[in-house]
Amino acid sequence: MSRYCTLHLEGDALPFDLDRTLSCGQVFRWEKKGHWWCGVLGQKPVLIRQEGDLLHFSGAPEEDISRYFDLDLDLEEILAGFPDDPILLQAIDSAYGLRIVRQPAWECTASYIVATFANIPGIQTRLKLLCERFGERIGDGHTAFPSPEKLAASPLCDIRSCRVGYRDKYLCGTAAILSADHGWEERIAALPYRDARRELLRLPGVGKKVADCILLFAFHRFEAVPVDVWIDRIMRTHYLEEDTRYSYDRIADAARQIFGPNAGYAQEYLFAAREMIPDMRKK
DNA sequence: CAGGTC
DNA sequence: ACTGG
Repeated sequence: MSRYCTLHLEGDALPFDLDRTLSCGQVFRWEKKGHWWCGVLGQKPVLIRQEGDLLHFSGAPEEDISRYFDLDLDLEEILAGFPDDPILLQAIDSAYGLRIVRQPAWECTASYIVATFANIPGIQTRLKLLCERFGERIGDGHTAFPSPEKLAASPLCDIRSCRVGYRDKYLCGTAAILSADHGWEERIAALPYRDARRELLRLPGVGKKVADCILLFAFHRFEAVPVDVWIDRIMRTHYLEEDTRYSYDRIADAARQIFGPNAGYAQEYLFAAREMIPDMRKK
């Protein structure tokens, strides 16, 4: 491991909370060992820890760290731009400093395909198995995320052996399409939100929720609002009508209407605080 | 029962 | 439908 560097957090880089950012369930491959978070950035193992407004790290240049954690984003302004409602304010307070990281697009896509209808520990196990089975060794016992080419060329039974169940064919199918489609990231990035989502929806295993996760977490389209069971419940309980069923887009549109153009960020804070937000059953 | 999709 | 915390 290379030498350690320290980044002094100031200006737009504040607020920033590394623990909340890496443990909120947006990324699945970081592991905390003692004070240090261990993960992979690009193709390199990285160690990182926060001490107040100091960010200590090794294994990657400062520019990569700053870009990954989106430290040039004026998060304070985004949070200040949200409406003044008690539920969201409580969520912001409890997860203050959480930043949406810039996930590599393929890793994000593959992760959320295998994440459907599963819980977070299960997702972590699956991704670890996939990385060990198909990822390139990059030293220190770390592996890079498996390339789409590698997964596209692997038998379904090998993929399924990583406990992904029926999602094996989605993962393999999407890997095949994307590995043959050089430039897909640039194309998605250049499209307006609706068109970008329509494009992603053509991938097997990618529905509206997964597509919105990809757009929010990899492409930083903050108008993308992934609506999972938790967000559905929170929106119906506190912002819509509890006993009514709403379509996916109806809830996402309501979120954009209520929270504005950065509704995706509001979604992430509500998700992070999901356990603390009152459930309708408890009322 | 868990951050849905076909 | 898989799968396991």
